[in-house]
Amino acid sequence: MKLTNSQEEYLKTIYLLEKNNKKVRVTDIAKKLKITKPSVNKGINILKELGLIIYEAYKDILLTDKGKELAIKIIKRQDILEMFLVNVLEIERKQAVEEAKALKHAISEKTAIKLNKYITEVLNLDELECGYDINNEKCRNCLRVTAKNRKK
Amino acid sequence: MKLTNSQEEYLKTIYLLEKNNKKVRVTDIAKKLKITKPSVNKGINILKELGLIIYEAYKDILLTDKGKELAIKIIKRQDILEMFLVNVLEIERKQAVEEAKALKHAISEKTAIKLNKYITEVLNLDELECGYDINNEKCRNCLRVTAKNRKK
DNA sequence: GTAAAATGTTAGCGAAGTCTAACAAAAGGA
DNA sequence: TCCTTTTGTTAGACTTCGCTAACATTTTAC
Repeated sequence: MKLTNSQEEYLKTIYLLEKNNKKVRVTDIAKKLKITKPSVNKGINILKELGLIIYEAYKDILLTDKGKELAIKIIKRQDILEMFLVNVLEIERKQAVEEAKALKHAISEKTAIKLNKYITEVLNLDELECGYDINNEKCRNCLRVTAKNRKK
Repeated sequence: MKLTNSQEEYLKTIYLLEKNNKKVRVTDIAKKLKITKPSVNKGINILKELGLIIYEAYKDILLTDKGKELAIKIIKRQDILEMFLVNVLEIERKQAVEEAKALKHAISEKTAIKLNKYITEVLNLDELECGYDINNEKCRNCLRVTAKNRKK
């Protein structure tokens, strides 16, 4: 399933909000993505049609299993890119986050996996030898490891 | 000046066609990009408004200096990405070309330069020590250097 | 319990970028 | 030349994704 960049942003945002707040509402997404509520309304209705969320007017937004699975893949792709930009190219974090966000939609799943493998090798990070896993807190912490802290 | 992905594709295509054929026509672009002539017509009229090309109805398409300069930057970004995907991540060329095409619009000029520097170092390519230059045939040839041929 | 505030939806606009159908202009061949 | 083919343009449709304005619903606070 190939989403647009905008749809990926919605899905990603819903997943991340769900992880913190439990309840995800139109306004939460709008604030996070800095767009208007009507735009979000339109966006989530498309996600609903695609079977990625469960949504009834005026109710909370919930990810389906399919939606959650996709959201994780999207976030993973972005995280890998961010890790590469920060720890390999040594780009300032804030800039890296912005670029990773844009790049994530253009990179394929396969390439993201290869990039992850490459980073792990080149940075010699034991913590990532398990294979990056979004649900593994240890792995998520790896993203915060800077180039300076890597094992030599 | 920030172009859309589509506009970048048009500009890139015009530059590459101009380099070979001299005369660039709507049909040439349409064939290259595999889209219809009316779409190209619309697209180039936007480029014209942006001052990137000179175009009179039914006449040939010519890049302005500004257009040429931008086209070179776009192609350079894509080439660097392609080089990285092929020679560092060892992704099959055809796939790499496609992904580089998509990624080029998301990567910043600054990051592309850092990536270029990184590739040069990691692959230990003397040929690129001059700094990548689209107009330098030697540099363009570097793109064809496979990981296997690199100096160790 | 009701009024105000917060939240959500609908309608309609505009830009970009694709398309098809129809028409216009230019180029080439006999 | 003039007729056909190639090339280019115009008009209009559709999609995505933003927006504003207006309206509807829900929640909160008193």
